[in-house]
Amino acid sequence: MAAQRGQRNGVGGDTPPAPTAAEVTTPIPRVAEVPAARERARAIPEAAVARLAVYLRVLSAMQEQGAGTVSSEELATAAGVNSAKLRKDLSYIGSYGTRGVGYEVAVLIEEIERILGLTRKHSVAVVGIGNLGHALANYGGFPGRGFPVSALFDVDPDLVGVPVGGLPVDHIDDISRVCAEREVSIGVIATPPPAAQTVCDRLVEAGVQCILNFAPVVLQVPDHVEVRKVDLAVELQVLSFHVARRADDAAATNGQQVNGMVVS
Amino acid sequence: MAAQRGQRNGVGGDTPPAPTAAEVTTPIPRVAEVPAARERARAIPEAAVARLAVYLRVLSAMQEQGAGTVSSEELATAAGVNSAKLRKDLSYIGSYGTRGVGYEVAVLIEEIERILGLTRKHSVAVVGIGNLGHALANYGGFPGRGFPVSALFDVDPDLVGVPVGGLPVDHIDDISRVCAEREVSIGVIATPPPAAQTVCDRLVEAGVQCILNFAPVVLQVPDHVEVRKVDLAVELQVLSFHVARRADDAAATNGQQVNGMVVS
DNA sequence: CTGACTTTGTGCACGCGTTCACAAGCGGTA
DNA sequence: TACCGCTTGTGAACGCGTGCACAAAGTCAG
Ligand SMILES: NC(=O)c1ccc[n+]([C@@H]2O[C@H](COP(=O)([O-])OP(=O)(O)OC[C@H]3O[C@@H](n4cnc5c(N)ncnc54)[C@H](O)[C@@H]3O)[C@@H](O)[C@H]2O)c1
Ligand SMILES: NC(=O)c1ccc[n+]([C@@H]2O[C@H](COP(=O)([O-])OP(=O)(O)OC[C@H]3O[C@@H](n4cnc5c(N)ncnc54)[C@H](O)[C@@H]3O)[C@@H](O)[C@H]2O)c1
Repeated sequence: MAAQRGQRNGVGGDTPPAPTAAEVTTPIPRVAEVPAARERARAIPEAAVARLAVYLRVLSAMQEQGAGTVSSEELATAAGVNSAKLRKDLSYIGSYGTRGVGYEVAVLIEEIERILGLTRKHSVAVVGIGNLGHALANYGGFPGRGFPVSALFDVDPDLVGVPVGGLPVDHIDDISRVCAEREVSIGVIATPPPAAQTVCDRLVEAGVQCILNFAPVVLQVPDHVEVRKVDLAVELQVLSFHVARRADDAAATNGQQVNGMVVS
Repeated sequence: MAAQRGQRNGVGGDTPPAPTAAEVTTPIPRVAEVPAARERARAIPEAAVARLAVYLRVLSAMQEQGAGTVSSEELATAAGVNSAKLRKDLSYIGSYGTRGVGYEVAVLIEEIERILGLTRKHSVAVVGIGNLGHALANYGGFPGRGFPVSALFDVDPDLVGVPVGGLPVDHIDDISRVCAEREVSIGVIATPPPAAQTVCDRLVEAGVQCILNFAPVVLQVPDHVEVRKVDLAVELQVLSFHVARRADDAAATNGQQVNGMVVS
């Protein structure tokens, strides 16, 4: 169990569980370890980064509608957050607003794109061209946003060579070569759960440092690889929890319950 | 703009931004408003709920492999969290472990399922049977986990009546009737962005109280409706941010940078 | 029955993220 | 130029979630 770590995704923060190896160097309470250099704007909370992406989308929509400036209040409402949080989020990337006026839409778009690293294109590889893989490959929303899908992989010989969304499927065994050739920086795993870890290892071996995982599996990756997961079953179960909570609440306020079980 | 609220999803907590109407009742600092009754086990953090769903999946896998008991350490490792967090999470739902031994897998599964409301089936309706809708409808993982997909809707007349994943597509105009008949409790939105809000409103009108949204749009819903969103573009952009951060770090430690721009 | 060992459950402290509240700053107006 | 109103940017407080560390509680060997 050399390098194992929880995925960064989902709700709530996920601070590094502990030093991966060399448990405790000295029993001194950890002070500021970073040498204060290279400490730039690195302190953006992950939650804020995710919201910046949302702001960016809203701003793009506003720009298409011809808006020149926005106030934090407007933008916040459109993005579904309160204005204080929005301003704090924007303050992480700098001061690009004009007091008494608001923000220039174009400027804000540019700065957020810069922070998110969207000035560079990020080639995406999809592994596992089944139900979900097909949907992803056919989806037009990624290339348009700077994430061209430039490689597809599957193990099924019937699929290899077949074009999906205009791009022919490569065999999984060629993953290293193809990823290198096409400078893939993000790998998307859409294989069945049992294959996910193997595919992940291959992606890492191929030099891919960012992975988006759709398989309901906890992936083990080295520290330098970033994993985010999308787990639809978890999403549904969280919703289910809220249904149950609601039902309980209703029962409790009506006094209609026996030993914790709702009586209909 | 009567009832508008941010989506509950993604990273970080999202406490109710403010009383929806009737801004301040009294200028007294809010004390414990809940009458202390119906205060049961309601205090489970959303982040913990999401993790419970993960534990449940891991436990199911363990049970299939014939495991009878697990320690918090084992389960935590398998789920990608540290054991303290896991025990804390489990403590929210009660004390079902045996000190010195661990947890009975079967008991834990049962209790988590009870808390998540999985003892009841939750019928799911998918709206928008395009690329993504097809994948969702064909996916076998939901029915097996207590989430039968029991209704499909689209506006395209060519699709209506066509069976997808063994279930014929209904017209969106029949949504209220069909949802009522089949007791749909969760709606999944997989339409193009412009249609999402309308579809959402129709789902709410049809009595659906939980919505999973794939369209990159901030939905406006009444307070009693729970929305979670899955935004793949945001996921990719967060990954992109980490790529950029990494590149910056590398450049900074090498001293290879000019005015904030990396020189290759 | 006793004692040693194992693992749970949790009180507490810390840190991060959210929210509040207001000074600072800018444009418009007289 | 001086004033006024509006909006940004942020210091500080608050609250929540995480992680630590240990007492409580159980098992098992002898
Ligand atoms: N389809 C959905 O809507 C949906 C929803 C939630 C989660 N998921 C998850 O997404 C993943 C994919 O789902 P799906 O419905 O597309 O499954 P699928 O069975 O339709 O497709 C899986 C594809 O992966 C390929 N594959 C298998 N092993 C491989 C390997 N080692 N290397 C490369 N390719 C390999 C298969 O040939 C197949 O084409 C699963 O883990 C599933 O649990 C899917
Ligand atoms: N396909 C993907 O991989 C992917 C990835 C990320 C996000 N998304 C998002 O998911 C959504 C669906 O994507 P897609 O690729 O499946 O799109 P799609 O165009 O393939 O399918 C959309 C479907 O919705 C139907 N529709 C349109 N208006 C409707 C209405 N008012 N009521 C009911 N149905 C209606 C259309 O007839 C079509 O069948 C989009 O919002 C997209 O941004 C998709």
